[in-house]
Order: sequence, then structure tokens, then C-alpha cells
Amino acid sequence: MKMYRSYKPGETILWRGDDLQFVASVVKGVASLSKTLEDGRTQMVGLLLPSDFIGRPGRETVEFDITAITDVTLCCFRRKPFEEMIQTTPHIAQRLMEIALDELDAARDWMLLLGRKTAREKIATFLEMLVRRTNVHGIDANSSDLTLPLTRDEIANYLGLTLETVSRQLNALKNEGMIRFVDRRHFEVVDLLALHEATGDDADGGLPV
Amino acid sequence: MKMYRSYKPGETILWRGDDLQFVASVVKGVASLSKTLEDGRTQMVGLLLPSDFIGRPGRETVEFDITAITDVTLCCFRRKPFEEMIQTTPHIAQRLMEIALDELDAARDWMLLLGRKTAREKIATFLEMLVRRTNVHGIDANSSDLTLPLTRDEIANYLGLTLETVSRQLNALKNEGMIRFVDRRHFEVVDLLALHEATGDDADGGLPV
DNA sequence: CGGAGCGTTGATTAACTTCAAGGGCTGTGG
DNA sequence: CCACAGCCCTTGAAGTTAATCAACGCTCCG
Repeated sequence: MKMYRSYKPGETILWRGDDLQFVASVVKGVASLSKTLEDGRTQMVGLLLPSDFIGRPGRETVEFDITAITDVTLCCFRRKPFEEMIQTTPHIAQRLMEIALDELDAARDWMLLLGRKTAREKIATFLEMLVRRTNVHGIDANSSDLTLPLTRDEIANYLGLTLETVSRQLNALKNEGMIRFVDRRHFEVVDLLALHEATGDDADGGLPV
Repeated sequence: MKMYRSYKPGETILWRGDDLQFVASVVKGVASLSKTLEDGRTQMVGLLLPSDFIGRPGRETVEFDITAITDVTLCCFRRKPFEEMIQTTPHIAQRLMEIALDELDAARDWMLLLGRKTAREKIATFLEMLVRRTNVHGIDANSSDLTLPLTRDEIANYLGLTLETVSRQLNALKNEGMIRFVDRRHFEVVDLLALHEATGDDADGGLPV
């Protein structure tokens, strides 16, 4: 009924259109959901971190590619028995609805980012999201020594930018003293308030997950 | 239990953060879901057409503004009794899940559009969506005499563009013979294939709703 | 006739992409 | 231990797209 699967960085977990034989939960690692245009331009439409869920009740296929970014371990269940379980336990159905609505809110916040934010605001929003999600997952609680789980190129695909623009804007925020880099993949937030002001969001929130 | 409400164009149906006292279904007209940055830039994150649903099981507030674009009539139910009804009739809960997942797919297609498509591709995608949605709603079946439910400015907010760019690209597609304008709010599609090719999507779909 | 709302068009500018080159790790093999 | 290749990142310069700024046209309506 329950089994674990592992994937190497860059390995595709599911292709768009694939049959969903399994539903799964991310145990370890980071994976991306992405969509691609005919000529190869791609846009990440979601990021899976540990505890996130793959699969959608009543759907047999996925509408995007799912790719391992780091080493990923999934905890998988066969779809059919899982869906029967949903029928009998309304508590789980409710939880899945909750997940879908959270993803929907996150997607809509990201639409605002993609459609209206400047490169600088996009980067600031992304970093702020990392602070928040890292803390939620309890890996670290003090905004210092955060990990960038993505390369510059992957960040660009997430934010609708090019990798050069990502590099330039990250360094701009660094030069302004908002963040500091430990190495290329590790940073700390020096001035969280200034970072938030650079996101363009209002003071009280509306923060994407 | 059930009642109708009407709104004039431009009237706000719900503000972001408002209590959801009601859930509702759109009977007539067009409404927008939109988000706004601190300095006033706005991005439409969804479009409500007849038969679309407002309200989310388990959520007490809305995360975006809902505004009437045309004259709108809603069919409203008190939220509390409606949620009790969900508990007892799993069929409805299932339908709501279906709706949420459809919206999620649409939101992700729109992320690809906002993040990676050119102005021309955005406009072509928008027009193609109008063809498809108009046909689905059975108002018209032959791709001619379609209605633009939005002003240039509103289209711009939907596509993450400015109104000038919308105007220029619409006229560009007209001059290339893909579409023809009856008047400012009515057009017909002359060459649906060419229009599709201008969207940048692959041949087989992945079309936003 | 005058004004408001919406749309078009042109000129200029700004932001981001594209193109190009080089730098700095890291792992591997001689 | 060093040389070298590959990968990722940075930086600079040029090019492009769409935004901005500005003016004008059309239509409806009082």
C-alpha cells in the first residue's frame, strides 16, 4: 500500500499527461511543477517542499511536468485505494480541499508577481517566501543561514526572468545590505523589513506560500 | 435560504478580507477577481462568467477583490447552511473539489502566460479563450460575432499589459487578417488556426479555461 | 456645444533580454 | 599536487519589447 521512491536531481518524476498511478507526499527534497511553450520557454508553476502533496482527487493525469531539483524521496500510495479511502473518511477529503485552496491562493499571488512586479520585487518576494517557508518547516528559525534550493536558472524559471537578471538583482539586494551571501547557495537576511518593503506588497500580508 | 442580488458595472461585490457571509453562483454578467499592489498596480487573477461559483468551503474571507464588470446577477446562499449541506451530501463536496481543481489548472496556465508569453501571444491566447468559453456557454457556436466583455484597460489588467499595448496588438492581429472588428466590443475570428499558432501553445492544448 | 469615457496612434524611455566573455568552484585524472 | 573540464555564476555591452508620456479621434449624452 505504501512505498518510498527516490529521484536524482534533474530526474523527471512525472511528465505532463502521464497517468497518475500514485498519489504521493514529499518526504525529502525539492521538486518543481513546470509548464513549457512550444518553442521551449518554460515557467515553473509551483514548488514542492517536504510535506507537500502530489495528486488530485478525481484526476487521472497531471497537467505539468514534475521534476526533482535536489535528491527527492516520495512516499507513494496507489491511487485507487487512496481514492476509496477518501470516500469513507470525509476528514481526508476536507484536508485535500484545504490543500487545493491553499495552492490556488498561492497561484494567484504568483500571478500578481508574474504580471505586475519588477525584477527587483520578484526577487525580494522570492527571498521573503524562502524565509517564511523555511521557518514553517522548522529547519531554522532565525532568518540567518537560509538555503537557496534552486540555481539562478531555476529561480529565473520560477519568477519569469532570465538567469542574468536574477544574478544582477540578487547582487543588487546584497549591495544594498538587505542580505548577505555565505556562499552561492546560502544567505542570511540582514534587514527583513527592508526586504519586505522591496517586495511591493502591502504591510499586512497577502504573502504567497 | 436562496436570494438574488444585482450589481452595477464597476461596483465591488466583495473586498479582499471581507467576511464571506454568502456563497453564490453567477447567473448573469461578468465579474473579475483582482489583486492590487501597495502602489496601485493591479492584476486580474480570474474572470467569473455565468455558472461560475463564489465561495470556498472552510474559508471565511476572500483573498482578492471581486468587482462587477457588466451588470451582474448573483444567486446567493447563506454560508453556514450551505456548509452544513456539504457535510451531509458528499456529492456537492466532490463537485466543489472539481471546481477548485479547474480553477487551479486555469491559474497555472495563466502563470505561463504572464511569465513567459509576449504581448502578441497573450492577446491571441485571450481571444482564443473567449472563443472557447463563449462556445461552451452556448451563446454562440460559430466563432463569429463574439463579444469582448472587457474594456482595453480591463484586458490589460488581465494579461499583465498596458492598455496601449492591448490596443496595438489587437489591431496588429486585425491587420494580419486573423480577426475582424464589427465594432469596438464585437469581433469575429477569421482564421482560427492562425490565431492558435499566435498563442505560442502547442497544437494539442493545455488551454486555460 | 461641451464633456466624459474609451480607444487609437506616435515618440520617447526604461527595463529586461540577449549576446558575449570571463571568473571561480569542484571533481577527476595524470 | 597540479592541470583541466564542466558547471554555475557574474559582469559588460548591445538590442528589443513593452511601458510611459502625450496628443488626438470617436461616440454617446446632457
